[in-house]
Amino acid sequence: MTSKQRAARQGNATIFDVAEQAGVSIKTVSRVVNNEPNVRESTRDKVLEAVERLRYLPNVAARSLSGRRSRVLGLVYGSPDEFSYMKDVLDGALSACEERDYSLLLRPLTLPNAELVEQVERFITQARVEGVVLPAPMGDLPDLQRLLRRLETPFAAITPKVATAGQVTILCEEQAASCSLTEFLIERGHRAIGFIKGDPDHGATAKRFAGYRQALAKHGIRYRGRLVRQGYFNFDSGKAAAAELLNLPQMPTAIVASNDDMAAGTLLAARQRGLAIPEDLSVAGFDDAPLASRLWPPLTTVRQPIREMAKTAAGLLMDRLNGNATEPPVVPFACEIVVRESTT
Amino acid sequence: MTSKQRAARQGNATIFDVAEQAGVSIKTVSRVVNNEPNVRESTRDKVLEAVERLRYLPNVAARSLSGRRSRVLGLVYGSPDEFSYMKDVLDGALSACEERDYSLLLRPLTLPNAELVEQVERFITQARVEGVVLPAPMGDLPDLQRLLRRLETPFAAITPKVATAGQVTILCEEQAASCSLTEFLIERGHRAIGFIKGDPDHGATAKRFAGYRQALAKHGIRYRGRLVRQGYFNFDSGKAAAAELLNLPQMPTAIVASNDDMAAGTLLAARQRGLAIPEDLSVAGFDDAPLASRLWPPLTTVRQPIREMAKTAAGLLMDRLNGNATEPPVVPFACEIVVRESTT
DNA sequence: CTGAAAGCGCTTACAG
DNA sequence: CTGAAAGCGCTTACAG
Repeated sequence: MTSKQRAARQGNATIFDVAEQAGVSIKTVSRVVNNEPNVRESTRDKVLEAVERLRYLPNVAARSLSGRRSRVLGLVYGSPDEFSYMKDVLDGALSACEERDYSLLLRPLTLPNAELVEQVERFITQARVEGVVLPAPMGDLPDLQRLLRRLETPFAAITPKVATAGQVTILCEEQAASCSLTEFLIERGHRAIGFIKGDPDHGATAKRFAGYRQALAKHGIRYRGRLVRQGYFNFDSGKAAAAELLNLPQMPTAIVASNDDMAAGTLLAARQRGLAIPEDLSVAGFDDAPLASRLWPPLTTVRQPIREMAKTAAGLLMDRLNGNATEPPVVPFACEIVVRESTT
Repeated sequence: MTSKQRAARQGNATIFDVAEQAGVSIKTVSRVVNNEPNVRESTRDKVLEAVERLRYLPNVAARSLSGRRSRVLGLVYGSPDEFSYMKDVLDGALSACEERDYSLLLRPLTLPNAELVEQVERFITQARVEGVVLPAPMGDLPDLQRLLRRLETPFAAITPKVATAGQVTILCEEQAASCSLTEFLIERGHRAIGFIKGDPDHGATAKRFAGYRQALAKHGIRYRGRLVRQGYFNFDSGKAAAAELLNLPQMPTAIVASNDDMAAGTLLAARQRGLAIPEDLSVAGFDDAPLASRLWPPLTTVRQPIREMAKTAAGLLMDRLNGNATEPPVVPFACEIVVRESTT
């Protein structure tokens, strides 16, 4: 049986089959397949042709075993009900991995979690995960940081509170966007603007809040702590926080929620008090989740390029793993305000 | 250097280290680790103890290469904006894989897709995916079916139109649930009940529609085709279909949408015509997505145990791959009606 | 109930 | 620019 027949029958040719077809050694095939230098052009062509003909795909297990590296990235995340943020992270990370022939393995976690370290260690060790992508707030958990350092596993943190030296950090201009959003409301005449903060564990929380204060200061509006409430990036916390703001003797005329899910909660709280949106109250969110355009009225919000951020995070992480990058520059991504009907 | 020191330093002991510690051969260690029979109890204990002490975790690459099987399952899915259904599928599949030490690899696809076969073939071949989980409508694509048959890759289809002999099929009682939901409206006095169908490629579509008709028939209400519109399981299609229904000379007093995202579109269309929900129009959906409880008014809908269905799908698939199951029984999962404020 | 040998399909380290 | 040899860490197939 020829190698071609064998390949056709089994559905997978090996490096030996390709080498035989091309009349070279397996080492040369390996060089070509891995884009290594020092192969004569004509040799490369012969190999490529054989690869094509036999529909050769390197066996990832063999590669992983012999190369002592898995070409596997991990994505460690909390798993919120409103999953749209994570969906974008997932899409972006997957897309980057596909481009570089890496696999992406997922490790959802419930937080807080006493067994976090144990679970992640098992995850990383068993699959020989080379590096992990950490969407917020994973990039800021001290236990996790310590574990990754111990396992010598590089990571890419998406919008962490603080950048870790030597690790990939992806940021976006959240403070500027939050400032612009608040200013947008100020320019429309709002003076009493409520603000619902996000989960204190997330890096975004402080930045979005800082943008709010910055806008107030810029326009000479006195900051009032009672217009600010703590939320946790989920619907119920937004609803509860909004209810408090709407019970204030001097109700705000606008509320900025630190994400869309909390803005949805704000809409519901307003509704339960019989308020018309935006006539009685303007509401704005953050994220531009699908939810934002499905609510009534559709939400004014801030669009972050989450998918691109995640793709870049995973891409830079793989670059680093392959020695193609030193300390990568931390270029913050730009955000964009999306004006819809929930504000006036 | 002892094996223990080596393991401590590298962070991964091998089967040789465990064998040495336990004073047995690597084959015996392999037997214990894989829960194979024919190991003396005392021997098993010795091995287990060594495994524990060295924190031994089998190298998945070596296992995969030598065993000619990857312990990898694939999840092939379309990637809708409103991702909550897929989130539950993902959670369920991941959970099943974790229990059995399988990895789950994702392959999102945009549909329709001319390169579908090529992309999935590459996906399956390269990672040596043993079996794939196919959420609707993936289980019904003829090209995909043919490919999987050619690659001899078993699959588990979640709510396909038709069950494929020899493959895992997971169903839920959609027709019954749709019938109950429609009856619920009829019992409240509704007679002109609109219906928005889902994507014709999904198995759920015909069943949910059949349940609607069944309820009408049961209560002696004449079926009127003009009260039925085609949708595609997304917001915009639901909005457009609802707008048509609301433009009818004889507007329906209730609309059942075949999923929550289309019900959200229905709410928006109603709003744009100044209709009060549920006073002027009752609206119901399907899925009980997070969206359903974030809308105003919160949606009456049908909850499917999607996570459990996906977990069962992946579990039965792995059983089959490991020869632990012949033709598994097709037990349809039960659905549950969730009554909220969008209906009266 | 247990083990010695071969081999899975690659990459690494080395030689020329 | 190219290749022969060894080895990654397991499982398979076989023997006892």
